[in-house]
Amino acid sequence: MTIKDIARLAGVTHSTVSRSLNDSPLVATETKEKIKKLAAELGYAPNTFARRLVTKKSNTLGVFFLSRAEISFVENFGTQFLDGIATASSNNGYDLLMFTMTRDLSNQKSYIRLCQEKHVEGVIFIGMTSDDPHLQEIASSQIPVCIIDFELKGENVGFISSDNEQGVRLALDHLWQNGHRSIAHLSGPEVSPVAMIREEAYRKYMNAHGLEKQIKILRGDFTKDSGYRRTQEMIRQGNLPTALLSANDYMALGAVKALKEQGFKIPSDISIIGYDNVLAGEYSDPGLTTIGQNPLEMGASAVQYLFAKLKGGSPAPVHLINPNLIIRDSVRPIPVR
Amino acid sequence: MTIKDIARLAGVTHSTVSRSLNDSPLVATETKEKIKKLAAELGYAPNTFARRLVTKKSNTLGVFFLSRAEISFVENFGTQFLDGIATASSNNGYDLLMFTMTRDLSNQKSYIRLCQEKHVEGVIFIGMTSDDPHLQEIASSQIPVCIIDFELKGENVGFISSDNEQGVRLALDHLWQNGHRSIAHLSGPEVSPVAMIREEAYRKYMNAHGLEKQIKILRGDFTKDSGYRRTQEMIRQGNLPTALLSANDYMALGAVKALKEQGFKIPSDISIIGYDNVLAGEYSDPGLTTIGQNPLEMGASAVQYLFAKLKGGSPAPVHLINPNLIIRDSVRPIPVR
DNA sequence: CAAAGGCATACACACGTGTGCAATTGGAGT
DNA sequence: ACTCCAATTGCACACGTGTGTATGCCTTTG
Repeated sequence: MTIKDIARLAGVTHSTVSRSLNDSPLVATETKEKIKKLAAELGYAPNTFARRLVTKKSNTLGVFFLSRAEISFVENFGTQFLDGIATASSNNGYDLLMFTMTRDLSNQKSYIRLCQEKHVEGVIFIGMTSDDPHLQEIASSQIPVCIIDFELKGENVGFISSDNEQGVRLALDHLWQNGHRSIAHLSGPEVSPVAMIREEAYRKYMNAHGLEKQIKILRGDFTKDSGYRRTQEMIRQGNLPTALLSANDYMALGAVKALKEQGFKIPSDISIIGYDNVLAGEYSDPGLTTIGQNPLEMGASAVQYLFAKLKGGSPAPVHLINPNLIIRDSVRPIPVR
Repeated sequence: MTIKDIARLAGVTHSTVSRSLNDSPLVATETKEKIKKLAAELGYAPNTFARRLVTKKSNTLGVFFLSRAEISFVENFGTQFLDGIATASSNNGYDLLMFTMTRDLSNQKSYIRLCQEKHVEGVIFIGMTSDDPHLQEIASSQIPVCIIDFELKGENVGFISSDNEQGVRLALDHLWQNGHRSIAHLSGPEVSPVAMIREEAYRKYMNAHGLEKQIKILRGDFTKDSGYRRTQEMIRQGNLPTALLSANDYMALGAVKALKEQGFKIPSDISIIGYDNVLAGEYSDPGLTTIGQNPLEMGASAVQYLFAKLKGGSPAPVHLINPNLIIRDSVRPIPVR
């Protein structure tokens, strides 16, 4: 079923059919209607390959993603993020091509090359690591790129992230409103940009609320085990805070374990807030109050950025998505002195 | 950069170039070599659209997946599964097109229609629900289909699943070898095929080992809460088993909670094994011993099935993937009486 | 030495769609 | 009635690749 078949049945040439289906003003309204109706009846669908060959437009986006990374974002929200991307692009009539990256990055094909071969108009990266040799190359190319939670410079690259400063503010507001004034922060490693942003936001908030002297940083590395140990050390030193804000959920779960082992009850003895809204926090005991990122929305935003670029616009190079507070059972109100 | 450009530079026609690059025996070995070398130097890559237009072969697979389903498989292993699919298809030179399904299934486009329009040669479904009106239609079509963890009949449909019977056997062997004889089973809802397979495997194993009288089924519904309640009831009734095999990790975590609340220690008082190897089990306390499915391998198998079909073969319609036992800290050896 | 046969390459068309330009038609204006 | 213009449709070519068939050349053989 091609436009030529339709042309024959309608008694016109294929050019007229082509123009009709593309709503060209060059064809009479009545014949246009007739042909459209006929095409619909016949269940005609254009051959995308032929069309793309001549128009030189692929209407396709690409996603590179590395699932085997030890990156909590991909591990936990990968599917939701992909869902956000896929629905957004399909809503705009774009196809979505999926690529995976091999763990050993050196001998893999250049991204640019792959994009050119597959005729991808724009591309999204999830789960990138900084040791990737091909990343900078595509970042400085003409191809619009959107990257998630990973800083990358370039004329045509967009950066999507959760608004970490706001997330920390949400968490601390929640603690503040529940009467907490003595709040420690279980932070991530200094090499992690995300950890530093969250830590800085914590400092800022504490200063702004006259709690400079309460500032206390425990330096973890995002693993459950590091949360466990830093908390043990804090307990040993005595003078516990009334609340603990962790830079991610896994460290928070480690802290919970350490505290429970020493006979502390949560949240009656100490309140805890995590970050990320990982599934493990939902199923832990007590249910972990936490900050949720919105992976679906992040995915959709990434696609929006690319479309804006493709249309020749100049979208903001960084786009922060609002996180939200998820209240479970690990925070309890205390009377303000 | 097209074959015509290469042809001009090599002083031949584009036909010769085309045949050379496709290793046709019709062209002399030396000119073939010359042209291949030239193409490599120029960084030539064929235009896939032109090629597909004429060959009528798309070299593309499709994945439909529903991430917003309350299906633990997708939620937990979606990215790994997709990774398995994507790498397997890219290794075979196939592109992978991703589609998402909307939550409201009625007014969405028919799958067949979509496959035809996008020229997909074969398609994989993840996270299907039985109320999907378009599913049976594509199952009885000519398009090769592979579906995961969801029974579907059809001439051209393959079914990939973890080998649940073997998984249960692995778990029970582990308990048996650790001296456990009194083992209860926290099962899933009767409407779930997977739950019934696991329950049947449990019964079979117990009978085979002369433990008919120890058989005890707690009927849950795969939620943490149901595991919690059934376990509470069991505790109230007295005579606890020495071990509990849960049909999934979430119910196991519920059981852990109920037992801890009543002062039981795990694993010293009672051993617990979960199923699925969900992240929450890794981060729970104690770490949950469980049965892991192998999503990467499952994804690869799905692709293998489709390729076999596309080559005209008759691959087995059901393919069971070996699970594996993941030992953590929720099982403890007891002396055999 | 000439004819036959095989091998290597060129020629030409096809795939389905889009589009610039020519051709045709009809109507309006003088 | 003739001209001119606008509206509509047809013609022809292009996109890049693959392939059946014709052509030309060289080798072999009687």
